[in-house]
Order: sequence, then C-alpha cells, then structure tokens
Amino acid sequence: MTTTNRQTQAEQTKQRLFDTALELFNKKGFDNVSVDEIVKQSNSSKGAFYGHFKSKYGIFIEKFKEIDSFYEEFVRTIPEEASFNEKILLLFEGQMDYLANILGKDLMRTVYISGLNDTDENFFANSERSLYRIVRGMIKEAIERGELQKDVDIQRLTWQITRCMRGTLYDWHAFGETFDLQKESREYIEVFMDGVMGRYGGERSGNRK
Amino acid sequence: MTTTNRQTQAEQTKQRLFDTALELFNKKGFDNVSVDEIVKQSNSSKGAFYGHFKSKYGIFIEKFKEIDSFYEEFVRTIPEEASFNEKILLLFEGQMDYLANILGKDLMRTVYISGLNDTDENFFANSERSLYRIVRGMIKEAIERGELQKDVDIQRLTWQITRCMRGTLYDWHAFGETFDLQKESREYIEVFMDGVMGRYGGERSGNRK
DNA sequence: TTATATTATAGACTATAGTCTAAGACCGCG
DNA sequence: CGCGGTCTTAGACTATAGTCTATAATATAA
Repeated sequence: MTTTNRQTQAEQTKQRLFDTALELFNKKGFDNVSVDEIVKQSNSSKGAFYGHFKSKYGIFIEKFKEIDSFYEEFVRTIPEEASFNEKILLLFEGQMDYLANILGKDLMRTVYISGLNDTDENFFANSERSLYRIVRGMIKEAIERGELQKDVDIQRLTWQITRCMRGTLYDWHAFGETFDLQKESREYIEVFMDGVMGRYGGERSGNRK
Repeated sequence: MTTTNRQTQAEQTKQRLFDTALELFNKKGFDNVSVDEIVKQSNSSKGAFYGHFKSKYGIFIEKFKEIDSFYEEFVRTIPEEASFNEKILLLFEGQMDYLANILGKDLMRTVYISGLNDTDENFFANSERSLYRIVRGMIKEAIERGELQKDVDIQRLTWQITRCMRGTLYDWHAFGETFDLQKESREYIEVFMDGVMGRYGGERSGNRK
C-alpha cells in the first residue's frame, strides 16, 4: 500500500489549510475567521476544506489531539516515587499549564463546544485517550502499592478524576477573565482527592478507615 | 408607571414567540427548528423575535431561568435537621431530577453552549442566582451549627460545590446515552463532600482533625 | 498504452442566524 | 384633539457554515 502521488498532494493541501487556519484563528480569533477566508488564503476551496475536515471546528479539534503526545511526554517527568495524590496534582498542574499557554483559551472553548454538539463520537468520550490511560495507570499503580484499596472501580474513578478537569475547564470559560485556572484547578482537585483518599485509601495511604 | 396598551401587546407577542418556540423545540429538537419557522408559526416576525430575545438560544435560556423558582420551592422540602452533607446530596438529587425530567437534555445542552459563547455576562457567573444563594445559605448554617469550621471561604466553597454540578452536567452531554445522570451525580458529589468535610469539618461533624 | 474507475478539488448553491431600516401604531403632552 | 416622539414589528438584506455536483487529474487494470 504505497503512498500515491495524489495522496501526497491531498496531504499537502490539508496541511496548508490546517496551518493557514490556525494562523488566522490565532491572529483574529475563531469567531472572526470565515471558512471562505481560510480557503482563499490557502489557495484552496470549500470542497477541499470539507473533504479534509468535518467542520470549521475540525481544525481546532485536530490541533487539540496533539495534547495526547504532551501527556505522554509529561508523565515521564513525574517522579516515580511520588504518591498517587501528588501525581494527580502534578498532572493537573502540567495539563492546565499546557492548555492555557500552549493551546490557548479560544481553542479550548471550541473543543468544549464540540463536546456538546457532537453528542456522540466526541473526543472526551473516547476512553482510549492518552489522558485516560495515564490516569488509569496511576490508579493501578496506587492499588499495587497499597495506596488505594484493591476493589476500587478503576474506570469509574478515572472518569471522576478527569471530570474535575472538565468542570474546572468549563468554568474557566463560563466565569470570564477573573478566573485563575491554575489556582482554581489546584484547590478543587485537592479537595476531591481528599475525598478519594478518605474513601478508597489503602493501608499504605495513612487512611484511618 | 402604569402598563400601557402597547406594552401589553409587546408582552403578548413575546409570550406567543416563547410558547411557539418551546413547542417546536420540544417536538423537533432545537437544531431542527429555524427562527423563520418560529416567527411564521407565531404570526410574527424576525424583528419582533430579536427585539424580545437576544438570540435563538434566548428562548431556552429564559426557560432555564425558571429553575430558580424550583430551587426556592425545593429547599423548603429539605428537612431542617438534616446534616450539611445530606442537604447538599438532596439538593443535587432534586436538581438533577428537575433538569432531566422537566427541562430536558436538549435545553440543558443549549444553555451550556451559551455559557461557552457569551463568555462574559452569562447566567452561570451571576452570583445572585438562587442556586448560589441557597448553597451559601447551607454553608453558613453549617458553620453556625459547628458542622464546618468558622474560617471556611464561603464563596469559594459555593463555586466548588456547584462546579460538581457543572462538571457532571457537561459529562451528561459529552458522554452520550450511556450516562446515568442521577447515579453519576450522586457518586461524584459524595466523594467531593467527603473531601470537604475532611478538610473543613468542624467539631460537630465528627471530623477527626 | 488505453480505457475505466476513483478521488481531490473548485465553486455555485442552500439554509439559516442575525442585522438593519422603514413604517405604522401608540403614547404623552400641550 | 393633534402633534412630535418613541416603541414594536415587518421583512428585506447580509454573512457565513456547510452541501452538492461537475470536472480534471490521477490511479488501476486490461
């Protein structure tokens, strides 16, 4: 199955549309860029655009998916010996930093809007995302180390912990400029993790239960 | 400042648009109803529509605001003697029931989309909402009763507890049909409240700290 | 190599949310 | 009563996301 010339061309067209769109979005904001503008500046066409992307949102969603390689990189910087609780806190910190400073608020807003529109088949619900695999891994490790009880429902806890992210990120947009993402994120997950450790903490976690 | 005939007329037009729109939304779904269709079926016009509502979303947002009178009613059914923790759990249960069975998922979806679009001046961020006043009231009461420590940051805790609602409701849409709102809501807030009581619980709460 | 099938792209077209302006109806005031 | 001003509404108009169809270029198979 060798790559034909035509496929290469198509890939280049897609890349050109992608780069141009991102550049325009960053310069003028998602809402102030039209698809016509993107295709014109890419010397391309509507047909090409919608052949490569499902919608205008598709550009930002594709960019957003890069976050998974960030996660993979980032977890490697987390010290092996840190406790489960510390690891989760570090993950939140790193993630929020990446979202705010690399991807940006406008991109995240559109991704969250898509999550509400494509009510099925959206990225959040895909349990194979790196993020979910990483959190599941941390939970499994914590169980092995006796930090969490053996009978924790791993999948459920994964959804719950990542829901803390989604809730905080939603509020980041809903609450406007005054919202301090890092601070809010940390304070919130700290409380939640207290609850988690109180409920599911194993013998090695200092849990009194 | 007596109500003029003209104001009455306008109010009737608005009401007609409102009722017709809701009827159509419920019948066909928000995305499958056009504003043209609404105004035609209301024997009205675009000008009238946009004179009364800020956008197509405005209809559902206005309907959503009715939830505040529901909250006011509902809290009166919560037993005075219940603990802070129990009160919060009951509030969540009642709320989710109302949202799922009275307002409906489609309405909630559009309200949550609006929260992401009108990044300032949206309903969530308005701290005078009944919901927020009620939660603040519960927290204050819990402090008075010694269930929470005296130095709890009331406003912060209010935002955090209600963020549990927002996170869960976001997931309700993002995770499609398999998501059991009541179950997810309860399990999530239980963990969070464990964290809250562990951190901020007073002498009367059985907190060991 | 030629004929047939496939596919990427161009761009006209559609659907629809929201804007804008004019006009008519009603209001309050003299 | 009548006049100037104001509010409500009608509906044409604009902007724009997304669809659809035709075409040309390329791939494939004989």
